[in-house]
Amino acid sequence: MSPSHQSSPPGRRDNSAELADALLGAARALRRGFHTALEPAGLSPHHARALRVLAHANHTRDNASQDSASQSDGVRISELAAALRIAPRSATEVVDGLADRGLAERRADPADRRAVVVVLTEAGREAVAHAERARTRAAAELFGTLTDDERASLTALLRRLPPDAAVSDGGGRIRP
Amino acid sequence: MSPSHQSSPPGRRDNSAELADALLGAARALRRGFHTALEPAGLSPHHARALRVLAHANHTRDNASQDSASQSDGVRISELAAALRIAPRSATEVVDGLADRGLAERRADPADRRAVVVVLTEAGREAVAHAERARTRAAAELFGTLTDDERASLTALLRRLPPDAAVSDGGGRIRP
DNA sequence: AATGGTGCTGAGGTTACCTCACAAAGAGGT
DNA sequence: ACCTCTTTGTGAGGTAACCTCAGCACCATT
Repeated sequence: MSPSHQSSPPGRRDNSAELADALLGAARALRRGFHTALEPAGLSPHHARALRVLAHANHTRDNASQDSASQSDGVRISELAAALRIAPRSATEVVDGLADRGLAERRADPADRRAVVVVLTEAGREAVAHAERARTRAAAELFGTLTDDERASLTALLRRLPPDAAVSDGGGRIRP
Repeated sequence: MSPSHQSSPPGRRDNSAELADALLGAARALRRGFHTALEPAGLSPHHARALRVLAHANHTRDNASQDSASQSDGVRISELAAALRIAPRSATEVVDGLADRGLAERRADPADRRAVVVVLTEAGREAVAHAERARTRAAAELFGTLTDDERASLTALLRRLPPDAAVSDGGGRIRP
C-alpha cells in the first residue's frame, strides 16, 4: 500500500507533492474559468451550486418517485444544507439570497407545517441552464488541449481516487 | 482542435463535464485532507499558503542571489499580495495574522524606508515545515490508491492543461 | 396532556476578502 | 532645492459566506 519505497529509483522522488500541486492548479484553473464564464450572468459559484442542488433534487425525485408522491418537488432547507455541507442556519441564508434574486422561492410543506420547501422559479431554471452551459464551456476550454483518449484516461484515474461526495460545482472560493 | 464532434460515438457523450466533476471532487478531497492534517497545529490553509510564499521567496532568493545582495531575505507586502493574488491591503491583514501568531514579523526595508519586509520567525519556519509534512501526508493518503506509474501519468496529464500560476497550497476555502 | 426531538430563523460573531482615502517616502524634471 | 507624480503600506468602513446559540412552532410519543 505504501507508495514509493524507501529506495526509489534515483531522479524520481516521491511524486505525491508535485501531483498535489498539479491537481490543485488544474482545479483552480477550472474554477476560475467557471467563475468568469458565470460572471456576466451575475451568478456566483455559490449560487450556481445551490441552484444545481435544487434542480438535481427535483430531477431525481421526478425520475424515481417512490413513496414521495405527496409533494413532488422542492427541497427542504436541511436537505440543501446537507448537500452543500453547510450548517442548516447557513442554508437559510443561501435561500434568502436566491429568493432575493428571484431564482427560488419558499413554499409551505403540506406534509409538515414547520418545514419549508424551496423550489426554483422559472428564472431559476433558466439560471441553472445557463450555469450548466457556462460550466461545460469552461471545462471544454480547459480540457481542449487533451485528446479524447487522454480525457478518458484522466477521468478514469481521477475516479480511482477516494471520493468526497457532496455536490461539486464551481468549487470553493475564487480570488477576484 | 474542437473536442468531440457533433456526431460522437453513441454511449460516449461529451466527457468534459464529468471530467470537471472528477477533477473538482479530487481537488476537494485533497484540500479537505490537507485541512484536517493541518488543523491540530492550529493552522488554516490560508496561513499555510502565506507562510509558504514567505519561505519559498527566501529560498529562491538565497539560491539565485543576483543583484539583490542588498537585503538577502524578506518579502514585500506587495510581493506577498501578488503571490497570493489578493489586494495589497488584504496582504497587510494576512501579515497581521501571522504576526499575531508569532509566525512572521515586519522589518524595515533598509533600501526603501516606506517599504516593509516580512520575515519568518523561528516558529514560522517550524510551521512551514509542519505544513509541508501535512501537505505531503494528505497527498500520499489521497494518491495512495494509485501505482507509481499511474501517479506519473496523472501528473503528466494534469501538466498538459493550461496553468494558472500563483502559489498552490491547501487551496481555496474548505467547508468545516 | 406533557415531553422530547425536529425544522427553521433571529441575533450576533468570525474570517477573508474588497474599495477608497491618506501620509510618508522615493524618483524625476526644471 | 522645489515641485510634481508615483509607490508603499495602512486606517476606515463594507460585503459575503460561513458559524454558534436561543427560541418558537410543530410533530411524535408516551
